[in-house]
Amino acid sequence: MDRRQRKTRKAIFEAFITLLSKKHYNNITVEEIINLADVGRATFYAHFETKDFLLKDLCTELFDHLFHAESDIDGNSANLFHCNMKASPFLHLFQHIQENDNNLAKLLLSKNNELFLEYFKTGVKALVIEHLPDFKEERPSIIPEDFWVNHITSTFIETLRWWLERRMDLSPAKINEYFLLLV
Amino acid sequence: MDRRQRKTRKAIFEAFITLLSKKHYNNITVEEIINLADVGRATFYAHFETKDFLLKDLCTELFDHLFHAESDIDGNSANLFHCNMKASPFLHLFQHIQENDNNLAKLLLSKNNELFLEYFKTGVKALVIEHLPDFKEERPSIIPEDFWVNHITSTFIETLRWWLERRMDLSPAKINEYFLLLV
DNA sequence: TCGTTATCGAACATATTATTCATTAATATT
DNA sequence: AATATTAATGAATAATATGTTCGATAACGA
Repeated sequence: MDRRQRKTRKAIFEAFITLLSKKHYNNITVEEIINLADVGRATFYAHFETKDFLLKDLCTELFDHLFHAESDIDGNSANLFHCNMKASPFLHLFQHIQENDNNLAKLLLSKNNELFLEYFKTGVKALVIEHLPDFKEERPSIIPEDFWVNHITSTFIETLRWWLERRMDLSPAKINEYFLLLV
Repeated sequence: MDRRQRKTRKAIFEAFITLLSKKHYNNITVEEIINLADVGRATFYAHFETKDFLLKDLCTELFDHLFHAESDIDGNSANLFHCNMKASPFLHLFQHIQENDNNLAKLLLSKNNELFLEYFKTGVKALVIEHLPDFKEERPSIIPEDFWVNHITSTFIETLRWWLERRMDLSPAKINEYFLLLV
């Protein structure tokens, strides 16, 4: 990809994130975005069909990075699904968000959090399904499996949200403990 | 209130609900609403300042009705907070939604469900706090109280959502049992 | 019946979105 | 370093949506 494209794309994303952390998605105009990003109107529309597509692309970028992040330590293409910490992929998520992902934390805390939690949920759900055997002892036998998956997923999301609202004042280990206690 | 006002207000709400069950809030125009409701543009703005206020008023109407509903049987002003079924206000909610509230079920199932779940959550949370002592045995002692309240509330919401997605094919008693099993 | 009030409808101002195109500048390739 | 390619610019423009105004008309309550 052309460096100019990378630059404008990045500038637009950053402007968009800044605005999203301050005001509601519906009240953000393309005018504001291009002013803050300092790019021409035509340039914006060369990159993104509409504001909705911009949001979609931003989500893809954020969550691809989160769920398919390369390991920082070694060169292995280890992601959250196949990381060393088999037993606690959720702890890994808490840690990652606290340490590396200011943007994600900011957006998940903003007025627009529903927008991102929806996308986020898809990734978490896959993670839950992957690690379902770990929870089999806690699962009451009458409960249908998809209901159970949904419960664990949304309990994780709500735990994360609560943690973020408290400015992450508990350690990732502690909040992960709380989460595991609930399910 | 003037009968004409009641009529247009109702017409607008109904048109709005119909549109909300078909497409996303952001993509609904005032033009569409007034065409479907068959009222003049000026009339719409005489009733609602903006589309956002229309949404807010609709939510108030829906949830006031749900959480402060008069008892159908006798003349007492019993609502969900002070109903006979002290032990199972959540069962009452499941029943009410299945039997009386097609609109609410429709909206909580639509693409716009986040919009309504947010409002809904406020009411459910109050209900949870009211009945917190009922859950005190299940609560792990380390867990902070507000975290616990949030957990029960969102577990209820997610249970309801899952039930609605399954077209409410389980009885209110059964789904209430599932819910109680989770917390 | 009569005074009041809501609705109508069409026009209007404003704001926002999305497109177009000729010009300029940055980039990759050789 | 020269060249062909591609992206960004900015200003103009069409299209769409929002919100307001006002005189005329019809429905309402008392």
